Amino acid sequence: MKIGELAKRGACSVETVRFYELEGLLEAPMRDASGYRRYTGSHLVQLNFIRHCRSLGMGLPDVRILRSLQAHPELACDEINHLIDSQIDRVHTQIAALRVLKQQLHALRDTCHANTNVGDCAILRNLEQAAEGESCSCHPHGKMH
Amino acid sequence: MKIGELAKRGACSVETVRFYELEGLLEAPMRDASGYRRYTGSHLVQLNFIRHCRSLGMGLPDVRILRSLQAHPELACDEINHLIDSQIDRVHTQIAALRVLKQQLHALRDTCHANTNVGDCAILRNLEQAAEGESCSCHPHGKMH
DNA sequence: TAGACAGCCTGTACTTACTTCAGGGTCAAG
DNA sequence: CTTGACCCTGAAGTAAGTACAGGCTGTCTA
Repeated sequence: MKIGELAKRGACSVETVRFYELEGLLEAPMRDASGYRRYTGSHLVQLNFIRHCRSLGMGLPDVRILRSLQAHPELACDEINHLIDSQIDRVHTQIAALRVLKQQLHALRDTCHANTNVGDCAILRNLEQAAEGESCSCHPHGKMH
Repeated sequence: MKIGELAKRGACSVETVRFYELEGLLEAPMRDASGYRRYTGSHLVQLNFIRHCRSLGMGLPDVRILRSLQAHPELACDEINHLIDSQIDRVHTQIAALRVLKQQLHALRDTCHANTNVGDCAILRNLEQAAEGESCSCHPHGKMH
């Protein structure tokens, strides 16, 4: 198949496929007489593997590691477990940070309901107050992170 | 004050301060005889405002908008409310996506507890199966996003 | 007075994971 | 024979900074 079909079947863009090839993540395919890339089923499996890992939030370096581990089935799988564990950690941390952020935004939003003008907007005043070192409703205990 | 002190008081790096100036977010300060930037209290307030908005997850374009609204207190504050609302929406969506992701990672992680070798690792087998179009424990209903 | 070291300057390149663009070739249908 | 869809390469852009490289300036100590 040509690159357009592979991309469609792998649910990504043509450019992404070429990018993975450039990065050495996807095996470079044969070319036909006019220089077009010609892919096989194996390439689709490789692409799906990459996209699946990406859909789990892994970065390309991690995908690269997994791909190279695939080639060495005799090694211990500690590294795989560790990789997934640290991915879980990252996601966990991100969720916690975003929850705090959401709370802060709500506190800020709740200061202004009426449609007045910018000069009276409590949101903007809040942000300005914080900038001058006073307290704000979004970071009530003075901690910004 | 010089850039080092401003950066410390604004809790960011010297490079970040110069970057904000380059981006037109922070007013360019006077220079002393040797070309060093000399900041005033007003610059610190500006920097704090930017950092505060950033700590609420806003992007620099949004900060730019708020900064320009500050200069026009007679305008309606609809735009400010809308800006905060869409920020809340973004955060909400991100949290939801990360929660799903975490679930998927746990499901995947739970398939392998023993320290065997890569060839037997259920995690890797799961990822490979998914790549071949079969079902996997992380995306049990066939939907990847 | 000389040297060391912290701090400042500009300008450029690097980061992630792609996306977009410019400029051009190939192929099938009408 | 031309139109349109698809393909090619290579370069540049994205967000929000970070990290040099190479060189000045200011102050402290010996």
